[in-house]
Amino acid sequence: MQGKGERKIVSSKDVARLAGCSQSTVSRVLNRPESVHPDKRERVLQAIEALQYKPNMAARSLVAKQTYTIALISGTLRNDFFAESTDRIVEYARKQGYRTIVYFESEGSLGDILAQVRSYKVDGILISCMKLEDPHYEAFATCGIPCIWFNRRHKRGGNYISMDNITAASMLTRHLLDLGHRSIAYLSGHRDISTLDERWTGFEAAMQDAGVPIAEDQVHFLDPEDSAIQKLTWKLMQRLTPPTALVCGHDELAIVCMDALLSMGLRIPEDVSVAGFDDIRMSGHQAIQLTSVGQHRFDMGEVAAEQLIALMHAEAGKEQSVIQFRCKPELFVRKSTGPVRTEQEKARNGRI
Amino acid sequence: MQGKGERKIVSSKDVARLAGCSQSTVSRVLNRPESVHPDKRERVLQAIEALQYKPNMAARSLVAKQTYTIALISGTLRNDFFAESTDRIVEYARKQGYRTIVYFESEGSLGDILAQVRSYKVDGILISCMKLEDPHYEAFATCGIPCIWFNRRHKRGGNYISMDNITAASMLTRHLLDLGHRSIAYLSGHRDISTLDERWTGFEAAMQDAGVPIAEDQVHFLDPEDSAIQKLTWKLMQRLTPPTALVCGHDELAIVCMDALLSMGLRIPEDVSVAGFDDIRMSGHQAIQLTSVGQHRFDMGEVAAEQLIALMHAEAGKEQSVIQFRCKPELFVRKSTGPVRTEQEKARNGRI
DNA sequence: CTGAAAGCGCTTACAG
DNA sequence: CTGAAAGCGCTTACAG
Repeated sequence: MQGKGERKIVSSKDVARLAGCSQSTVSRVLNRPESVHPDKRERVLQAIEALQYKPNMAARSLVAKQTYTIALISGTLRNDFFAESTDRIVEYARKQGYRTIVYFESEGSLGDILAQVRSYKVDGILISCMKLEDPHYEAFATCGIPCIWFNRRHKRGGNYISMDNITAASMLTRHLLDLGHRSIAYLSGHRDISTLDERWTGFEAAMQDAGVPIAEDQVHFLDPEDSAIQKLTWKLMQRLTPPTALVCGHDELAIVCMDALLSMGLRIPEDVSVAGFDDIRMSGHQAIQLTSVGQHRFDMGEVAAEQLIALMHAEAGKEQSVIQFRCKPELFVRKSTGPVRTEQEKARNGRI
Repeated sequence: MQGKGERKIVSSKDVARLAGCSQSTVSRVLNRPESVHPDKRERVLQAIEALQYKPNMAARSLVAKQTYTIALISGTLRNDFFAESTDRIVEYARKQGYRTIVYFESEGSLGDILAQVRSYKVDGILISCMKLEDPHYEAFATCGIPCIWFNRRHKRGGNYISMDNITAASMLTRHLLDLGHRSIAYLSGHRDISTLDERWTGFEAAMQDAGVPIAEDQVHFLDPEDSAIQKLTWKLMQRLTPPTALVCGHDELAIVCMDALLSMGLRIPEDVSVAGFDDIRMSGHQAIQLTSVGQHRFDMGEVAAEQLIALMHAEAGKEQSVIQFRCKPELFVRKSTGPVRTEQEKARNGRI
């Protein structure tokens, strides 16, 4: 009753029969065509075409060295940074003849993901979402599959590509200090992630360099959920002496924060300046105009994919060199940051 | 020199040896535990734990009926609608014990994707990006794997879940007409996609009902690329009699459009109203406030995943019933749309 | 309830 | 350059 649905899958045996050769030869035509006599090769190719034969990847992975598949383990798509990098990586890999299996960190522990990845025998792994001290680092590093960490580093190092987040944070903080801000609040996800840890470090250093004290109640590391961010923003801005600028650990968070500020009737940057990290696409939108520091025209994801593929090919040959890239950050000054206004200053001074 | 990297993968044979039973029994413990004697089952489970055994999925798919894997073939993540639905689907499927392999339409023709999906033997397929007349429809419909189309339909029907886009477009158009707009431009991606085709149909019908003519030069179906959208927006708004409102085929496009309008120095909605479809997350942002029609609190992707899993289970049993859902659209009126202003009206009337 | 055997579709030494 | 054979790790009738 199922009709065509029941049709048998064409196997390399069928191709061999039609081409009048052995299954081994069909396999060779697919994997090392130059090792097969041209005439025979041609006949096999014709049989493949005639039968619309597609090799069964599951069977192939069971036995082969190469799968032409890379695994991408990505942070949540709710952060546009990951949506953008996933998009770029999949596209880049495809052009190089690789397919990408995307896993999301929400899909379970990295341990489970590694188990899956191993059983499917991918050729390489790209990880954008490992925590600074994740215990699974070792398992990945020694699993025998080339791995590259990008965006977030692990404390053990390994092959990674990330932005120089310390410098990035210093640049951003410097920018706010130059605009006259002295009361700067800091909102971020937790520091168990290298990017956020480094950004905080850079912020702290820049403030210290400038001799500007950081009030403890201006600094918040929180679960990056919309409602928590909004509540915190309200709380901060309703103080008697609200901060004149907000540094957010990443743009996605900054944009939620802006939403909260606008809903309070505050103007950006007249009442408060806002700045973030990553320079996601939306930050450049005319209605958002978020000042941000990121690595423009140097997509980390794509670079990571490029390096991974190089590593996969090198693997065959000589010894490995460790790949460690630090992308230089670039500051994009937009309208969300502006000079401290006289009223703000006056209000503050009046109270001090 | 590779150390642990070279360690042999633990197989079910190893587990069997340790537990003192056959490989078949190990397999049964994994697949139909109730068919194994409790004592023996316990010993196998312990061996699995001790060896940290993880079944090899590639081998399993080669032979098994079930893979606990579903394939999602999604539109580009550059459209936030797809990022949101992918996120939800992966999460929902995971909770139901299924993993999701995500393919993006950019990864090649749907034919190639189907070949891959078939060779990995997924249990079900979710497709959000098929064109109205895509020739691969048949291949999917008859491949023997349960499929559900969501968001976009194929003209042949099949199992689908989509918004009632005709009604959605009528509601949106009605809203603009009620605000007094008579010169409404329509910007959309090409109509080879059911959602866009239906939205246009609904718009046309609502305009006709209201007796408002649609000027041909106000209607544009274009490649939804940022630069093309911007150029078109500029062209439209620089006319002697620019439209007073813009209907965009989807929110992502509308947001790019707003970017262009703002960069021209136009105010929304004072100078021009903008409206879209999908109600993506950003549309609700205070800085965007895009009036949109979508299916709130009724995530299509999640419903599709739910229906697919039900279908996969039903498959085993009796005959199939076709699944066809039309989600009711909801109109979210926000600040991007407002009444035609007197100056606009006057300007237009003066010229007529 | 359990095991031995066959087989899923492929690739890779091993002989020729 | 080519084929027969073994095997990747699993599951599923088939006997017991």
